[in-house]
Amino acid sequence: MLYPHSQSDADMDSQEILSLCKRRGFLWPAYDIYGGLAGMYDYGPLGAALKNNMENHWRRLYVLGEGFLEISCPIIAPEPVFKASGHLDAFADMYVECLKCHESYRADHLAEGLHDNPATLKEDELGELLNDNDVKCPSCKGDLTAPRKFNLMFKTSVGAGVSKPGYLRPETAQGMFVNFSQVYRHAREKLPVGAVQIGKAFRNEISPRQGLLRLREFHQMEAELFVHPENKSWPRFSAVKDTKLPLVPNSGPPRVMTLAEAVDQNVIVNETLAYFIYLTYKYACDIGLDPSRLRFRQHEKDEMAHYASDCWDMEAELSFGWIEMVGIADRGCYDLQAHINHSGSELMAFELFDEAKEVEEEVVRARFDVMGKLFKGETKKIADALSKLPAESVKGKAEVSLDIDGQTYKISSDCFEIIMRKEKVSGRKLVPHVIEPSYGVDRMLYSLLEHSYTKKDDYIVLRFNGRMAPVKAGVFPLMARDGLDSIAVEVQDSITFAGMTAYYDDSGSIGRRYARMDEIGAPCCVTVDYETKANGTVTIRDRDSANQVRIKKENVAVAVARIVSGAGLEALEGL
RNA sequence: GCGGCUGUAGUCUAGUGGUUAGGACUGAAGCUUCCCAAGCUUCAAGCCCGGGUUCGAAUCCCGGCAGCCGCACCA
Repeated sequence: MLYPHSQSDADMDSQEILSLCKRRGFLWPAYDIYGGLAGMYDYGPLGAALKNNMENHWRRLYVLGEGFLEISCPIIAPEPVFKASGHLDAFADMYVECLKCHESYRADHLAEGLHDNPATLKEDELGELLNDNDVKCPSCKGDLTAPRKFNLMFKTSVGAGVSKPGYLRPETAQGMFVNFSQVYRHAREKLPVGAVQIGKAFRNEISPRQGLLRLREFHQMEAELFVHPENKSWPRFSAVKDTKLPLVPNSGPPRVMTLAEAVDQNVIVNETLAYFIYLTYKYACDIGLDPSRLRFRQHEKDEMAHYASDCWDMEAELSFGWIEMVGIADRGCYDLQAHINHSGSELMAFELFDEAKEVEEEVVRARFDVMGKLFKGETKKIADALSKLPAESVKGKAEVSLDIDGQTYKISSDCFEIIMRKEKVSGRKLVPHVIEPSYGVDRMLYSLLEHSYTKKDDYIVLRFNGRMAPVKAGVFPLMARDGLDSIAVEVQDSITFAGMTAYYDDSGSIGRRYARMDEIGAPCCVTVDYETKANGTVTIRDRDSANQVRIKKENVAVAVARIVSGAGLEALEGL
């Protein structure tokens, strides 16, 4: 057990957590004074700090640990990007709804057989088509609404006057795909190379629900690992291969198995994917999610995008059920190839062969000296076309005819020759495959709140681990007088100067102050009392046990640092 | 987007047409040498928004917004 948690109360209510979040400054409904806006939340001071801690730990694993390159791309992208990625078409589905039974249908599906390609029609054309053919609700024969377009991307326009259509990105991934060549070059042209991006993404959800679980504006941490298509091994895999994970494969029963078994038995398609499933599990445990409430579920065959060869979701068990936190997919070459096709840029890696190969090839070579006189200004274009012909197709012919731009040219054999060309081929270009771990920050943050939430007799404690806790220590003078307060301020400074957040509180009773810190998950509290004046020691209290030990006030920052890194009070002995 | 339920201080809640919307917790100031939401005093803070009905609306009606649940959607 990496991080033991007390089991959540059966009656735990997500409402209660959201209420705590609002009270204590983790989350606020956005634009509340104007009536709010569905699918949007503000992070308050503690929520923002918690989110930073989560993101920074992710950086630690991906950027420091695995050497991924962090980049930061614009949120707005021009239309061609999403034309290429497929989002524009995938998001432009049209729906009709039955006025009687309220069932809704893809309008183009209902129009199948009535038109060659209904997906290409506009709303009104499709509406007319359905109307003219008297199409009714397939389940109850009721009348249908006019087709509606559901575009889950937020559209905007870039520039004044003749503006270009732009969209708010529905994922951070595209920025990394379109920058493949820069990233690859930065990594000095070696595979594998990974890019990461942490930032906002936007989806105009039809009906956002369940607090942070379906937002219209949300945060992602995405990694795109570009790998050799034929080599999806991962050097560090051997170090983690015996890790056991709870897997729910798309065939066969759910089971706990080691990564090595999963790869050997082809449950997980390759080592690299398996490694990032491991890394995701490690991340989740590190930040303090309850391992007994995590699982990896493989996408069903029909759930997976057609180009993906394997895809696993990490799901966390919440009061809402099992909810997707992270998707880890082998996306093949789909994304890069799509951008190659649409942009014309070669988003490719170059693989150097072990030995350069000599390739001999018969090619057609134009004789400019002869052709120039005959074709004058058109020589270049005819010669280009000629040299593209396979040598076999012109061999032994007295005359070749070429169609260029709708014009036919007769070219006699003295205009060209067939030569043997020797070429040294030192490698080949290839389109890398992409392994994509994609994390939903807001969802994980909410899960962390639920998994950290404990309540006993209406006393709430958020059991954040030290690394995630937005406030690391409370600092209290037992009484706000007799000089205890100024000593406490010094103690607070010693903690904050060491780079950790400390919250000073001298109001009300000491118990209330402990309770306040427990409720925001501060791992420890330091109290300055009358004994401090006598012998220079303070008490330090552990949140989860409420036990305390005395340490010298000079050692408080060291003690807090140890507790933040996961140590218990026993580790403070001698301080 | 559809249907059902709901909306009173930061939180939880009382208030079914009639004085100044009541309470608890939280919060702030203070008292009490006070180590686990103790006690006491004082203070601050609210009817989601708009329209209608009515002499009078937190309360009834309509619309919007927001939340919950179900359906649909979630590349």
